[in-house]
Amino acid sequence: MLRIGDFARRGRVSVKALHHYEAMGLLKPARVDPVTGYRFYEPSQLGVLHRLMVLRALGLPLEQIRTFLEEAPSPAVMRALLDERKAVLARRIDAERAQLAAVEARIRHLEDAHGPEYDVVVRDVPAAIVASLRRVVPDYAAIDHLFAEIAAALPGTARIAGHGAVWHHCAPERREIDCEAVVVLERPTRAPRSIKVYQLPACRAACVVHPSDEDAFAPACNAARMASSRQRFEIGGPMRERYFSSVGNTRFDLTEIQFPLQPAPGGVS
Amino acid sequence: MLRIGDFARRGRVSVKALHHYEAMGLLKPARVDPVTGYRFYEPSQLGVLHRLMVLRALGLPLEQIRTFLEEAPSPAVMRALLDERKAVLARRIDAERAQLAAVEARIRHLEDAHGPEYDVVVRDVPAAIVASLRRVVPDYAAIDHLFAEIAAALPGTARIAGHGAVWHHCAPERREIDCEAVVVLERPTRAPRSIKVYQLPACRAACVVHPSDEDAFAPACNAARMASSRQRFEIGGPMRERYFSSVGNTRFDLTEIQFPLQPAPGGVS
DNA sequence: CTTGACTCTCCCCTAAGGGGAGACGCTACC
DNA sequence: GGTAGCGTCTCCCCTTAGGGGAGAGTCAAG
Repeated sequence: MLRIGDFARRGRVSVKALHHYEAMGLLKPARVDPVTGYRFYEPSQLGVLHRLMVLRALGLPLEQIRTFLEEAPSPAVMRALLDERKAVLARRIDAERAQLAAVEARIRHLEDAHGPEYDVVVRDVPAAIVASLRRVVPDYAAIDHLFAEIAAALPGTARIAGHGAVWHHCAPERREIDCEAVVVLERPTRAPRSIKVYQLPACRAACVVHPSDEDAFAPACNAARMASSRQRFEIGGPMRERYFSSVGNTRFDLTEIQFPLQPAPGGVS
Repeated sequence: MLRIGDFARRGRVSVKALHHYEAMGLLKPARVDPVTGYRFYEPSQLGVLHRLMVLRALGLPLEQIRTFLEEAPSPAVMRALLDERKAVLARRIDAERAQLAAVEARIRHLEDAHGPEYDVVVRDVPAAIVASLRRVVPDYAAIDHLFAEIAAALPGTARIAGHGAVWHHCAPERREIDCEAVVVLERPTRAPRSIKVYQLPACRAACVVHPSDEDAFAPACNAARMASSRQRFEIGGPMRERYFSSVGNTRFDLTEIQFPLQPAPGGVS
């Protein structure tokens, strides 16, 4: 029989956390003194705490962990939960990596009087649920109308995680730009027929972030192309963009360009 | 003069968010009708909203963004804030990547009746503030006492972000294991002389996660060594471990092994 | 005048606990 | 027996960036 402080020290966890786990029904003390309210734990309960900590270290929410602890779920259920957790983590890492690239681009932008360099990074862009609208428009500024249309069509309950675009075919001189505005959603949502909600597939891509002015676009593009050919990749799909911030006309302040890649035979794993 | 809904649509932001920004003093409406309380915005305020969204897209907290908006900070201050943000992001990405590896290891563990494979991934492990205790101990189980000593010595205000170890020299047959137990801290803290608080340097490392039983350790180690030599890296420092969950004796359930690397001349960037 | 869309303020909610206040319990020491 | 110093109890508020909703008032069109 251990008092809560000793139990917490042995389990390398805080007393507050134990209180919290009890309140959530995850780990009840073996005995509670009815007079003083003191909690007492059996050393054997360290095992339960152990499993709890393992699952928490995977980032699972406590609500789910409770189902793991009270009734051992079937491997299939467990597998499903872990797969979902994996997908969430992959998306979050991708978003944070892009954000990191944006911060770095900002830092370079801050101290470059002498012309920017672009950091091209090859990474796996995970799949994403998007609401999209594809159309052939006469000029680049027109993509803003597509965003406006999507925004007007989405229900108020839609959770928007970001904005981007897929450039299918660009012939600005002929005023034919086949582009697709995509609004990244946190989860699927209903939308009118005009808006296509689907899963934009994952891909490996050469990514580079640049400040969104016209002068920066071309060199950033070239940098990405050169870097991917240097690493013996081949471009395997239409260019995508991801916009950081999304207000004003088309004046997004930071843009990430993504060139989907097909690994060449000699590619590095 | 736009009503809040129109302003929100143009800025691709929710009405609730605009309310929130006003409450935090970030973006006040140009005029508020004293009778009805209706907010009215000038189209020119889209520029301010724009800057706000850009900074928010970098993940900066709104409190900091306020200082950016009301008095344009010196480039040095801005640089410092961005550098800090970059460091935080790098640490978080690293932690989540390790967590992802742990989830994947779990999934493999779940469905492998036929012997595990190990995914070795080379990545940059960022620097971390740690409280450490290094000692030559006679057996592996003794590292647990080191953790207990650190836990007893740290003040209650210390924020613990994880547990790990650095294995400086292992000669178990001579009962001489030179190991260092490290408790990763979210921020520096005071500690008695016996505990060393310092910054464990960043490194590029070959990382692999395995279920923490004795059988899994050796093959995981070998997989990491082989993968790093295959990619023409050389091991450049003592092996580190990171423990997921940390209760019980030395029975941690998932462990990540990290071999610090020195890039060989032919290494891939 | 009515209807529907818009807007207001106010309140509660998020995940996993941290921090603290005020009161009480336990043990050691004088 | 008294008391000093911890340890523990419950209760309440706090963290991010807003989301959801209730109930009431406002605006423009038919």
